Amino acid sequence: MSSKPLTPETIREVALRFKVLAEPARLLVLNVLREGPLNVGELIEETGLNQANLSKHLQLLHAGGFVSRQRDGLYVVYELSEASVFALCDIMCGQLQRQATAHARRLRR
Amino acid sequence: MSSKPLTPETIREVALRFKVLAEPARLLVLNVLREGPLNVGELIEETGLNQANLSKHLQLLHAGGFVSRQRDGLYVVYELSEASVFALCDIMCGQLQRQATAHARRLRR
DNA sequence: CAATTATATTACTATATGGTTATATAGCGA
DNA sequence: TCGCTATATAACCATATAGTAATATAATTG
Repeated sequence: MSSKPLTPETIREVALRFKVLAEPARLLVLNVLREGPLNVGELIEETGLNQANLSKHLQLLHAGGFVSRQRDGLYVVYELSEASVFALCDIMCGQLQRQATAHARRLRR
Repeated sequence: MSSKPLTPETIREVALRFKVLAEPARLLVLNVLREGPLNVGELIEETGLNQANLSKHLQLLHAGGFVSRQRDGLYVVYELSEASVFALCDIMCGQLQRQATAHARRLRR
C-alpha cells in the first residue's frame, strides 16, 4: 500500500529518522523501554550508558518522536511512543537472517 | 512476531543496516531502482549524483545486501535485492504522517 | 532560602563519513 | 596490442556526531 511519491523532502526526513535508529546505543534504549516506561536513572542501570551520553541519546529519540517523556517529581520517565520501531527491527533482522542463510548456502555449495 | 533476544551483536548489526538507509542519496538510489534494474550511467542520470560518489554509495548498498550487481559487458547493472526496504520506508512515512497530524491537532487546540 | 538529587546542556576531543578530484581497473573493439 | 568507455578506488577535505567531563537547570526537602 501507500508508496507515496517520495519527494526529496520526504526522502530527507525518512533518512533522518533512519539515522536516529542507526546507533546501537539508541536501539538498546528502545529495546529496554520495550519492557515498560523507565526514568533516566533506571535507564542508566539497564543500559550501562553514562548519564550525559544517555541524556543526549534520549533527546534525539524524543525529537524523533520515538519516545515520549513525562516528569514525575525529580524524575523524568521515558516511554516508547512508536511501537512500530520494532516492526522495523524485525524486518531488519529478517533481512539479516535471509542473508545469513543465503551466505551459508553459498558456502555449502 | 519474532522478537528475537536482540543480543548486543544483533543490535550492532541492525544499527549498521539502518545506517545504510540513513542517507538521502542512498534512499534516492533505492527509490530509482524500484522501477527496475539500471546500470551506473543510467543511475547517474536518474539521481544526479556524480560518478565517484554514486559508486561509493552503490558499494555500501551492495555490501548491505540491499542491491545486487551483475556485469554486462562494459556496464554494471544494479538491481534491488531487498524489496523489504520499502516496507521500512512506508512504516517511516506512516510515522511521519502520524506525527504530522498529531502536531497539527496539537496546534488546532 | 540552602542543600540535595535527578536530569539536561555545554565544551571539547576523536572518529567516521559524504563529497570531490584524480587515478586505477575492467572490458570492448580495431 | 592500443585506445576507448564504464566503473571502482584512493586521497583528501570538511562536516557531523558519539563519548566524556564539567557545569547548569529543575524539582524536592528541610
